[in-house]
Amino acid sequence: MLQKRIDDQPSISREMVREAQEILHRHLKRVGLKQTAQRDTILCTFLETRDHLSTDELHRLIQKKDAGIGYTTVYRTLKLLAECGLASEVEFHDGIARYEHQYNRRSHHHMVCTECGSSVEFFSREVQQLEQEIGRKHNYATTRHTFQIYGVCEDCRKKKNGAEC
Amino acid sequence: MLQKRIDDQPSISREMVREAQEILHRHLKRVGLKQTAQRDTILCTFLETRDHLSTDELHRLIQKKDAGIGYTTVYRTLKLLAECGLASEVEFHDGIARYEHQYNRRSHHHMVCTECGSSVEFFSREVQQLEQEIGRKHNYATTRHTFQIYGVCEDCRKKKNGAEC
DNA sequence: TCTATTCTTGAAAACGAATTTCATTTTCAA
DNA sequence: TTGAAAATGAAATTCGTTTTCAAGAATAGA
Repeated sequence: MLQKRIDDQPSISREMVREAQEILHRHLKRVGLKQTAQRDTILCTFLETRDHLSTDELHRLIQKKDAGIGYTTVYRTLKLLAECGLASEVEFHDGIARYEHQYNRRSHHHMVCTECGSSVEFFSREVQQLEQEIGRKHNYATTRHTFQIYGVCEDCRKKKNGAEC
Repeated sequence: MLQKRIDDQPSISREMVREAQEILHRHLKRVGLKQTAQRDTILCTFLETRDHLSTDELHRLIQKKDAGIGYTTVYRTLKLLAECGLASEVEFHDGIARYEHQYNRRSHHHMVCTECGSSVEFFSREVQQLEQEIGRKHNYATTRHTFQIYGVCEDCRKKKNGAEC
């Protein structure tokens, strides 16, 4: 599936991985959990990705590195990563939970093609401001927001038109 | 669950119900389906509501009017209503599909309290414009968007602070 | 180092909402 | 009125998510 990404970094550096690992380890210590090889493997594999992965997709990737790591562990580790801010859930409203790593990337949103499922990322300062503004107005302490645009991409429109002629 | 709504109309009028019914009937004819008492009952009950209802919640309401109408029929009718624009899905990301009727109401968005689940509606012209703008920029024919803000409402913050002291 | 305690793991089971199946009933056009 | 097509609703199925549980590590204290 095509996924256009605009990156602040061409690829994740070794230092970033180390830094992320430290964040995870600190978080584990804080909540009284243990540091394990599986958790590190999952974090590293996750950081190497560039997409919006479902638990299942990440599990498949990890299986290539270490076939012994089970789905449940990936599932649980993704939750841990989300807890300490290393992963964040992306919601495409197709009933599947997806995660992406926010490492060194600006906050962004997605526009999803409802035909082929491909997505484009975009940035919008306005949306961030809107969250603040609306929250203040109604006395909510806002924590986050979701914003997705749905439509049909250029390729799919071309294919459709071709089929109809 | 508290749900603050800003309405264009104090309540749905008889004419509106009739109009909605006509829209449904026309839609049924168009797609070769039949008009039934159940579908009319479901539509009417749905129009009387003022909230964001799950299939289950609407089913319960309908049971009070006609205990013979099953969950499946409500489920299927809601899909029909969505097809002809009488209902639209609201996504609060809690794994439950909710619908609201858009009858005579301006396009709006929701801010949801992550503690108690209550919601506030708000309007924002900017978000509509943003959909157009971003679509044009990346050559998507946009059809819709979702935008929700999550946070903690005033009441829940008060309760929380009280508990901690 | 040994040991007790706690946490981790992953397979399997449970869960829950959405969706489909199917036998029966109802609608509607001829 | 009648028969083909659609509707109905209870039950079953699906499918991603989440929990359970028994066995296997990690860690702190003796």
